Amino acid sequence: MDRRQRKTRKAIFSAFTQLLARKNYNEITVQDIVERADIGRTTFYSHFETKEFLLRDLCGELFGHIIETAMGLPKAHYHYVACEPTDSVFLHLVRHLQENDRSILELLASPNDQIFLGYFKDGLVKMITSQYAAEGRLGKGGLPEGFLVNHMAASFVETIAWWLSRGMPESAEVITGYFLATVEPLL
Amino acid sequence: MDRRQRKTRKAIFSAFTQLLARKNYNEITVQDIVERADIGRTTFYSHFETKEFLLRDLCGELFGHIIETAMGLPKAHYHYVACEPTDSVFLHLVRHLQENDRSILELLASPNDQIFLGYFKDGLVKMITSQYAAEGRLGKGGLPEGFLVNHMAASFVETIAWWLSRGMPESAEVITGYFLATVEPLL
DNA sequence: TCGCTAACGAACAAAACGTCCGATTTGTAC
DNA sequence: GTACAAATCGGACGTTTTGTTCGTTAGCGA
Repeated sequence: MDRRQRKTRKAIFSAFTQLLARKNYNEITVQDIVERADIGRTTFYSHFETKEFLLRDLCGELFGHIIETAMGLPKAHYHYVACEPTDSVFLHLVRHLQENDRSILELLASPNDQIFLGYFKDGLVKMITSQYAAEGRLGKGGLPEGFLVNHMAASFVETIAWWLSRGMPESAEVITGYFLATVEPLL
Repeated sequence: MDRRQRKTRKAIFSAFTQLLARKNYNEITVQDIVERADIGRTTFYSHFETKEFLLRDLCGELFGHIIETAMGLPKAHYHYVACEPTDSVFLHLVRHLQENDRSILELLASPNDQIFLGYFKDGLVKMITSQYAAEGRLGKGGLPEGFLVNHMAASFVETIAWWLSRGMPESAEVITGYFLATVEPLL
């Protein structure tokens, strides 16, 4: 990809992220984006068909990265889900958010949190399906596997959202412990 | 309220609901609404300041009704959350959705499901807070009360969403049982 | 019946959309 | 370094939506 394209794309993502952090998605116009990104209107449309495509691509990059990182962890981190949060892949995810991806945290706590929590959950469903379900570790409680996978992903996302909504007073270990406490009895 | 006002308001809600059932909220214009409702453009704006206010009012009526019905149930239905779904207030909610509020189900399974699931969850948080937390029944698992309330509401909403997404193959009793299984160990 | 007011519809300016094109700048390959 | 390719720019465009104004018509309720 051309350096000019990379630069423009980055400027658009940056501007869009800044706007999303404090304004409703619906109220953000292409005008706002190109002004803040300081690019020509035509240029925007040569990169993204619509605002929706921009959102899709942005989320793909943000969550694609974090989920792939998690899925690339050694298998050991996936084994003992429960009891001690230490080394759980979910603790890694929380730490990753806290340390590396502050922009994701901003978005997950923004007026547009629903959108991003949804994307986050979708990524988690993929991760959980491939890492847990494949090992046959689910379904011990008489609940269907699909239900459990969905429940785990949703519960993690909700835990993060609850944590963020109050300003993250708990440590990563504690909040991971809360989450694990909700799913451990089901596995 | 004037009969004319009631009629107009009803027509707007009806048109909006129909549109929401098959089109993204963002893509629905005031133009679409007034055309389908067959009312004058001016009339719409005399009833609702913006599309957002219309959404707020609609959700208030839909979920206000269902939540208030649930909160008006005899206290007995709130006591034994777990084990047998029979007579649980959550089973009542599921049945209510299934039998009386098909339009809510349509919206909860529409392209705009996130919006309505969010409103639904907010209502549930209120209900759970007033009915359970007041009795001091929460927090047995060492988890904070606020966390548990949020988790219960979110888990119920996610269960309903999962159920709807596959066409509601399970009975109301079974799906309520799934939900109760996720929260029972925490109480 | 009569007064009040909701609904109508035409028209309006302002803003955003998405697209065109010609000119200019900037990467990249040679 | 040069030359070609392509990305960006910026102005302009027709269209659509928005939210408002105003005079008229129609219907409700006392």
